[in-house]
Amino acid sequence: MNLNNDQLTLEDFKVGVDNVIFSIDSQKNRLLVLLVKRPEEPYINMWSLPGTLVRQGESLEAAAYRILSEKIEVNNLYLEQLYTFGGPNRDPRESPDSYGVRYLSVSYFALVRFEEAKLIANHHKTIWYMIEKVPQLAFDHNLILNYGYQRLRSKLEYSPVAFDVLPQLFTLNDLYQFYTTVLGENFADYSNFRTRLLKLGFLIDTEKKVSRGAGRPATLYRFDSEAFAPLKDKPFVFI
Amino acid sequence: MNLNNDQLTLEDFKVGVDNVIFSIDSQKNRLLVLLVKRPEEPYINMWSLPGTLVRQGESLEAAAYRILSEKIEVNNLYLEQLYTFGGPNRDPRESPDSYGVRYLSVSYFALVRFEEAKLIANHHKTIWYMIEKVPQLAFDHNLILNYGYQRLRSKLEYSPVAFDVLPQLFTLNDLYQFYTTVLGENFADYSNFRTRLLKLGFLIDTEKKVSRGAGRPATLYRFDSEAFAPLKDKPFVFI
DNA sequence: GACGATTTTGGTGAAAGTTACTATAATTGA
DNA sequence: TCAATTATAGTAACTTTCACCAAAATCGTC
Repeated sequence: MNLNNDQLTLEDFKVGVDNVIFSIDSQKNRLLVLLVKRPEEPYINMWSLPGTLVRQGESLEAAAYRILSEKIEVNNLYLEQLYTFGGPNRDPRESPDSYGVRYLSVSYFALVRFEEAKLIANHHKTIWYMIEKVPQLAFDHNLILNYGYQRLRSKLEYSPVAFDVLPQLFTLNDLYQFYTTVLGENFADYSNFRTRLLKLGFLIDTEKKVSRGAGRPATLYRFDSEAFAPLKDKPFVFI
Repeated sequence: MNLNNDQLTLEDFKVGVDNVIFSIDSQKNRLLVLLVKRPEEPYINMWSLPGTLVRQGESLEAAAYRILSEKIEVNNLYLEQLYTFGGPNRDPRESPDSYGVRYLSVSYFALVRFEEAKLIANHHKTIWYMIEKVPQLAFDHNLILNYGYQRLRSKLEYSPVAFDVLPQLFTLNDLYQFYTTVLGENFADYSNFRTRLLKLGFLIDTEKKVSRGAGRPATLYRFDSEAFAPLKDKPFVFI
């Protein structure tokens, strides 16, 4: 067979999708990431990001949704593409000296509502990990996770992703706690955070009150996406 | 041969890299994008983004640099990954009903210094197109270009990419023109733009003056990346 | 060489926004 | 009923933004 130069040096790829799935446990004020234990070689029994190879006729995003729904049941979530990692030798299944297949990972970033997310039972092979306690992961997944963590923080600062995973009705303190568990304690004064958010005008006072333990009852707000629309794409930050 | 379910439904990919390469002609105040005329089917003779298939052992970024250096000679540039487009049926070379190969495009965004960028001669098959006059492109390249255009504008707002492609020494008016050709005329008052930029502290007065036609001579500034460093990652905008 | 046109540069002040802080309101638990 | 607690409202000093103006330094022309 006579191969031309291109055919000789080209390579075939297997394309995988790996998800960085975050959730905020507002009871314990913890930022969590979903990890799965690898059931097979390579890196058998190591923790990794949930991933899958893309199937015949399947879009990348569809693959991302598929792997997500195989691990957890959830209705309210936000999902977007993160980054594509495609250097050679990032997967040991690539044979070092052949024209063999190469593994490329398109990563997706997701944020899901913790309270309604149900892990699909599989003998503790899928768990929520506290972000500070994530161990060494398979492949280059620590790198991907780190990239996703940065994306999460910047997303929070200039886009209203929080409202995709907060309950329909929430107090201003709920919102504040949400932000502090991701961005750290001292990102803003609570009182000033309140006034800024209310001034932006997309938080609707529902007149309902809720009392949680001691203290004056808090009013419940809801996010008004129409009121937010004019702010879309404008460079504005919450903090 | 006995294929298991995974092998049956998996797919092999060819991975291409497509570049959205921008440049600003500061003489004519024009935002330009580099297009190439396709030499072969599919879409023969249509304009397209410069792209290439990834080679054996080549990283994605290396492929992006390779295609760029095949089209233009340039030293000062900024390059980053843009987005990965991987839906099925985005490339007519995918046979519709086979388990055949699928084409995935990892796109890269680049900004190059116009004054020193030399097109590598190839009978007018590579040209700078004004952004407003881009015709219909091959594949889904109009979509990719649009995505790159948005990235360019947001990059300009919160990161110092401009200084990667401006000359070493530049006047504040050079900088202002650069911004206006990308973001439009009325994004900020010139006088206020000046004071804001100077206050940020990373523009160094070189004491040199330059006179261009009538008017008081302008002082030449240079970008001090060390002085910028503390601002990195902080959410700040120029406009 | 004077003068108007032109461009750079350095302001100004009113309005708006930020920030640290204080006071008041409405609840729970003892 | 009272202390503790949390939510909410407000205040005053300070900074930033924004539209606008005036002086400085050049060019071209008469």
